[in-house]
Amino acid sequence: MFGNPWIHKRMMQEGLRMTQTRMIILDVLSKRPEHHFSAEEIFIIAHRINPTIGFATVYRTLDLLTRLGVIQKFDFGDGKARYELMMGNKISHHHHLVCTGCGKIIDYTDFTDEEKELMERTEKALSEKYKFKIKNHIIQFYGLCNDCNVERR
Amino acid sequence: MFGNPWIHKRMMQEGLRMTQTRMIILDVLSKRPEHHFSAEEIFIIAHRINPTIGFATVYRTLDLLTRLGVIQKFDFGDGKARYELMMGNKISHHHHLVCTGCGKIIDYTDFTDEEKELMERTEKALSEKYKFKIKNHIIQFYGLCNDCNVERR
DNA sequence: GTGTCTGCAAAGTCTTTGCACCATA
DNA sequence: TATGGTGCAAAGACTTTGCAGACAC
Repeated sequence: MFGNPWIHKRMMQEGLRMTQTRMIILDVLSKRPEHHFSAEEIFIIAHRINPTIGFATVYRTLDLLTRLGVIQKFDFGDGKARYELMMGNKISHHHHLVCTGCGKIIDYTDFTDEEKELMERTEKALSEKYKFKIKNHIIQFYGLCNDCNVERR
Repeated sequence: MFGNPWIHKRMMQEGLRMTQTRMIILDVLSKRPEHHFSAEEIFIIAHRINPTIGFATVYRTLDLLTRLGVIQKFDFGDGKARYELMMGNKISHHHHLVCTGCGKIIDYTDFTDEEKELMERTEKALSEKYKFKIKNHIIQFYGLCNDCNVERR
């Protein structure tokens, strides 16, 4: 079971409670930190662990965890949101290649040093110029994977 | 009226037709190239120009133009898609600061030279490494704008 | 003239909300 | 035990689809 003390503490500070359901959902996410879970996938797995868990709670929990910065929400253009744990993840800072043909998503961590340096400078300057408190950023490349590029009509 | 010959030609090549409705929608988008139109906003304006235009056609047209690469579709996390013309736009290559408090979106074009250089190298290397044909990329920063940061509860 | 496009309405998909009951701190 | 959390079902928001008639090439 997922028992990260940092998250628990974080919730207490906010007057929130660490419930069974929330632990199960965190557990599901932490078992495959590299996966891009849809709400439905999380629901299915969590529901297998505890069949009383409902869809609404999954959405409410994902929303809460996103607000707390524990997970990050993504949109890859297929109409449903995706979620990834932000910690306990070996490839924590990474970005995505999204195939617009089949929806395949590839994580990449290449060039993160240069990117990190550029992004830090950019964040700092944008924060000052636009009086904006930046929390995080996403970079996504869209295109066609090898399979879809070959069988292109 | 929007009469870009490049787009017209592009459609002909694909066996598509440049209809009144499509021209009106392109016209709406080209009048405010810096705006992040929702489908509803486009529908309302287009409908004012020609009240026979329906919502379904707006969605179908936006989908078509996105596939052709004439417009780009964005998701800023508020549950509805946004669209921007990719050409005839003075600030064509730009990225977004998204306020997670109020949904405000700021375009920025700063650091595009360094970013462009890094992105080009990254695209090239990723294409080779992952056998991926990259079409475009997005960078989005999420955070709080000045107003939302001040009145933070 | 023929194959594409359109409007309308209906259906589909993902997500949120209301409310009574339950459980954590 | 006081507040926050949960499950269920229903509603809500955005987007897609089927079909008959209309239109561009």
